[in-house]
Amino acid sequence: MNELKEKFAENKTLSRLERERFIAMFKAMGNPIRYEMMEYMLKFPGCNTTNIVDHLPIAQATVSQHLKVLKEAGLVSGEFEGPATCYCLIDENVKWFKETVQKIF
Amino acid sequence: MNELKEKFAENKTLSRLERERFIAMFKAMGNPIRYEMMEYMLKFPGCNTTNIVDHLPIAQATVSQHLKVLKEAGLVSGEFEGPATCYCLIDENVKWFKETVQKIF
DNA sequence: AACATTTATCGTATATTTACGATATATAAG
DNA sequence: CTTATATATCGTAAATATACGATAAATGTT
Repeated sequence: MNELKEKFAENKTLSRLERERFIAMFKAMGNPIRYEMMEYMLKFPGCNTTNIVDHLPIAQATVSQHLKVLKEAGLVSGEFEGPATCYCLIDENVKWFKETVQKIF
Repeated sequence: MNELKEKFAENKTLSRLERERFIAMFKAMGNPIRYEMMEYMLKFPGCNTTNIVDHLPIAQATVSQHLKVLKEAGLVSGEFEGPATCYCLIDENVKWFKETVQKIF
């Protein structure tokens, strides 16, 4: 591996957009309800909103709002599956987050 | 290896307090100013409040408030060093956070 | 002891987040 | 086409976070 490639490999800096996304991910997961949602989706990939609502002590409207935050942070995807919306972690982005945590700190 | 031992070995569960601290760390780092502070302390371990104030576009009172959040999350320590307070990341806890991120997701 | 420097805390204004019920939207079933 | 089910969005109230200036507290210096 040449020097440039090495430097690239150990690159500890993020672009402005990457940095913003990274911080948004921290913020999204820094709420107990949303953290619980992440755990739930990890455990039950493809669960729908009703499943999540049933699992949490808050109203459906609030769940939907929290899901939006997780989606906007790029952590979660929601896809129409029949009448319901099926939610999953976006593995690629969770992986990026994990790698970036290791890289930065 | 029986099921219980397996579960223990790959232990993915946190105690209530660990979980709360984990979420508090996410929340603490999920703010652009505090994220910047973390980066700064990583780069300049042992910097004092004045250094941090000079580096940021916000008032000293606000910096102090943000430092308190980082301290309460267990990410940062402040120790009297002569007339100033010297701030550092708490390496042990940052390490725990990194390990826990890998473990949980 | 008086003063200067550094940091924390108080009081407060404003912004953002969180939560809810009501309602809109979108799809599936009858 | 109407109805039932699932989800998102709107409006809004309450809680929390963010920011500041003023001031207190703590330490080093003269």
